[in-house]
Amino acid sequence: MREQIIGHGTWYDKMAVEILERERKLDRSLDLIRTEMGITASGFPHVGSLGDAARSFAVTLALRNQGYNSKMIAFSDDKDGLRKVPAGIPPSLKKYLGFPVSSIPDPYKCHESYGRHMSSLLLEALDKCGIDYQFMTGSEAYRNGLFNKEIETILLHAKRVGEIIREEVGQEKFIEALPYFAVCSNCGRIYTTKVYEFLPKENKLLYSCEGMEIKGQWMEGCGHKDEADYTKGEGKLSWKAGEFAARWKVLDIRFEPYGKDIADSVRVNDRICQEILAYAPPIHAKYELFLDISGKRFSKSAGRIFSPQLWLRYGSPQSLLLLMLKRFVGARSLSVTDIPQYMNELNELEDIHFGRKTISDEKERAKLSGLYKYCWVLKPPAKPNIHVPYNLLTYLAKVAPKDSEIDFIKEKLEAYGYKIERDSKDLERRIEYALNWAQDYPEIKETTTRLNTKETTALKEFIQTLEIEERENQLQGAIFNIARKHEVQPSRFFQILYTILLGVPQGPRLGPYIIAMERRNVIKALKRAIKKKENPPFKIEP
RNA sequence: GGGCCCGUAGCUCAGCAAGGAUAGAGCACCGGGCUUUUAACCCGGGGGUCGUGGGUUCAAUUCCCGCCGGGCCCGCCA
Repeated sequence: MREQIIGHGTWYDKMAVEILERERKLDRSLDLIRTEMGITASGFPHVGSLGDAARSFAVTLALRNQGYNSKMIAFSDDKDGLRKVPAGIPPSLKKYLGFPVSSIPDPYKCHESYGRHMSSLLLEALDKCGIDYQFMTGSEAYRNGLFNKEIETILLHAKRVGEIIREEVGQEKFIEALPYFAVCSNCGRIYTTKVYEFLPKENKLLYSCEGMEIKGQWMEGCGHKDEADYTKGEGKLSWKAGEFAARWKVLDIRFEPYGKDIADSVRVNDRICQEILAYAPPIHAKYELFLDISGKRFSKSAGRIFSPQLWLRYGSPQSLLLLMLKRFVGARSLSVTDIPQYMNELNELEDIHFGRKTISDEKERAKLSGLYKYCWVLKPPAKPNIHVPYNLLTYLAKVAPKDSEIDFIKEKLEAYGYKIERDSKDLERRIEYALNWAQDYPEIKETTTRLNTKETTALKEFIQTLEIEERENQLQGAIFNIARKHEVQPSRFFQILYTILLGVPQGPRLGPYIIAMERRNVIKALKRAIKKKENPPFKIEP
């Protein structure tokens, strides 16, 4: 009854088998099995954008693992028009609304176009994760005439395409309209044009730049009338009405995952692909979108971008892949504060992979070990790394004295009994993540450090002690004595000191810490706190 | 109007897509250890009708159907 474990025991291995079975049934060549992922080039990539790549690539890896040649194509939709200037981009870009993002200059001036800038942000993250891909762009593909035949077929069967769309999603528009957007030769916009006639013998489309409503806003056209040659990339297919289908056929794509927001378009394109282009569309896998912590969909333009880069500031590439690969179904709420959890979970998977932690069910063990391997793009390290809980590292990072953070943390870890390798690059990277975390997320819960008279007096006396006492143990003892002398609970007094010095009500043993911080710095901080005692001295963020 | 997701410990969630043993974790709580207090760390403990009603099965948190509650996506473009 129990089947054999397939590949590494994960969903991706099973998907690979399904693909192979289907392709055999379709009698197609298995020499090269392509998967695809799409890159949005019209805005900043969000962590979720990486999910498409991670999942598609995991299937590619699974196929390779089963002995087949497989490649992933990363296709940038840079022929799409700019619909909205994202937050964080100079508003001067407004003049390019409606332009293909590949023909808008890069506002950061480091790439050949706005679209290339955006897509490169995602590619950079893919590279860090060890994902390999073949990069293609819509603008080049159209310019090189890659889709010529398919554009023609779709336009010749535009009526049928329109009917499919109506049947699938109830939209009537394409019964009349041709599914092609021409770039206006006068004003440069792509969404303002309406194609009203197709001249197949000349490979041309006649259009007029009339304007269009995008996201509730009317985008005015320039009124220009002209003809567009679709073999020269003077426009593009409508995404929904066959662009995917054309791509799948031309690039011979066998697998492509998609987010549920484009589910309708994928369904329509599957039919166009099969019925109009006579090509069996790729197998799909639908995944849910990430939600932000409030339960709303992450918005790419709302200015609260949770980018892959942000994740990689606090967590390893492997932890990012874990986020993407551990579960395929289900919407997940996501917040930066989840990163430590994924870092810890990766430690646990590593323990399972290296047999340090036993899992009784072999299938389960294989699956978790497999997940670990996929997080390492099937190139896992030869031996496990040191596992320090992330929260311990952030705690140490928070209290580490400036300029000697890494040494301080290593010393503390040794004192806590961790057998660390002093020159471990992996450990240093983990410490870097934690330091970034500690710097950006102070987790200040205590805002009321308002001091009463007794507490202020005690604090002043402690400052005097600090000026003369340089032995850590004596300082430690002095805290108690001074607190009791002024009828302040020692625990309360410690709390005050921690809040002032660290922003949190607890911390490391104070005596040694004060010495490490240098007494004069501590004195300054305490004096400032006394001055500011009327107001809560610490902000709450974030 | 069409489609999807979620509901598991006080809280946040994992486990479900290859059904299988006493259902797990973190936080919180209680007790202990270590530390010249706090914190951290370690050990132990309590705590769950797996939303609900059916079905399939030797076996359901897991698969199927209904219902209740919360939320999302699509219905213009992409």
